[in-house]
Amino acid sequence: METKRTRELTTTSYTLLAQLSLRPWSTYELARQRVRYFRYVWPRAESAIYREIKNLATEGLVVGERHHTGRRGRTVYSITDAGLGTLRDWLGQPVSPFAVEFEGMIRLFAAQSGTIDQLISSLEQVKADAEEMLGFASDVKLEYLEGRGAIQDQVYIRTHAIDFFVSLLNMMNDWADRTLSEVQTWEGRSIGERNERAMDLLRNVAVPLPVSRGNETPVAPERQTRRNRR
Amino acid sequence: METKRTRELTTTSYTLLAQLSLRPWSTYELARQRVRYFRYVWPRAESAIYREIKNLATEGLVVGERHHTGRRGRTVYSITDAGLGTLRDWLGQPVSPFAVEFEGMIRLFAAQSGTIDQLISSLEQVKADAEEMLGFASDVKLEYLEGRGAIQDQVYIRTHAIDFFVSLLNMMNDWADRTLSEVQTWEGRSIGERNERAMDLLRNVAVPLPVSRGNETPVAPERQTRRNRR
DNA sequence: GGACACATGTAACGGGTTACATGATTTC
DNA sequence: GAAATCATGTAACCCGTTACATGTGTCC
Repeated sequence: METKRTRELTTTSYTLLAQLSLRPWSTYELARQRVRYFRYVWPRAESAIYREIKNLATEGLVVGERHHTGRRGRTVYSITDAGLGTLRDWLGQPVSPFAVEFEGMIRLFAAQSGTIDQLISSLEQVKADAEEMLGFASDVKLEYLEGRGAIQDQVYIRTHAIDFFVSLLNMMNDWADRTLSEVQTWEGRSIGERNERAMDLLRNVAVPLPVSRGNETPVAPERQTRRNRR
Repeated sequence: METKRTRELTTTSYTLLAQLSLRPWSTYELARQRVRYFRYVWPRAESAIYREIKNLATEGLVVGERHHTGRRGRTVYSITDAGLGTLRDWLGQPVSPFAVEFEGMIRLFAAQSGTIDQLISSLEQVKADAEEMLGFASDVKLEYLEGRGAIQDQVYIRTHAIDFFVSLLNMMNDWADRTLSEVQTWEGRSIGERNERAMDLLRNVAVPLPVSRGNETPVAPERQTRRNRR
């Protein structure tokens, strides 16, 4: 079967193949449920999904079955054998490193150009965001605990996703708390005083196993980093 | 002073203004040092920096002074008053929520289509990435502890950046360890057995203060989410 | 029977990416 | 004095974005 692959698939493509590997979905479901599964590990706009699924169909990795409700169309997609094969191949290839986009940290970096209150407010927003997301995580957790998860037979996998997510949010929250309580001492202290105190804090930042200091330690194994991040 | 602002600035623009608010840099330095400051909280390709700084110059937010070394040009940029004002304004505006891109999690999601060994390998790569980045964090930490940080007078700010970064990496590492040790028990267990065990684990995932369950709790304050994530 | 949310997309712009190119400086 | 590395960019494609458009149930 000559799959005339021309373009490289993106990670976004694979999220779709991954979803379709579980069962067929309509485009709308795909976009909706995507939020639950990937919003926080691979966030993308809905319209990107609508476009990408069409590309996958053109390439024969998925097939769409057309239905109608009155005059409005509706396509239900399933993964093909070729699609499943492509997905399997991908699972054996190098993983691109995780990445974070954290605007709050840029506010902190530029804090000297603004006021302390502005920084405090920024950090409080970070906390608020984390708490909101924790609410979502909590919903998903309950959903599965009560046996009404959208893919309940995958609890053994989803559990680790929820674990990750909750750990991330707790970490964020704790960091923001620590930082906030420091920032609140800034008022009335000179930069010099702040710096002196910071050196103490910095010494206590726990970096485990100083792997890279021994400098005859082997270099990290060479592998493709980051294939495509857009 | 009529700043004829036409386009909206992106967060990437503000990272440049933030850097330039500390002191003038040549384009190359800007791109190089950027790696140290923003690589892990706002990762962008170098060429984006080269282009963006020109845009900022056109808009009068920065000024470039042209130098020469032989026949090769070299531009040193400084922030203007207008630029500083723009940066200040931004510091008072809503922060866009943090976001994560974590391909490893997608491998996990699709694990059923692959082999257990593939999944284990993916998780080990996640750990390797985290450890490599920890090495970097450790370098930066030492740099500041020894007083040779590139912006040593900012320790009181950078300390919290390093704290964040190390916390993130430790969290990643711990999660990958927990998950790995579970995945290693999968072999020889049925999906049903895995699911049963997972329900126990899931129950133990610690979601603090169930804020969103009481459902008469106030809705999170309305504010612009995510202005621009590209 | 009008409003509103749900369902299903398309259009167009631009930021982000990879790939390439060329001049200086250091290394051996 | 050739090779590698540092320094300084440009070109072009394309993914991801925001904005818009239209059909369809359902609430009151």
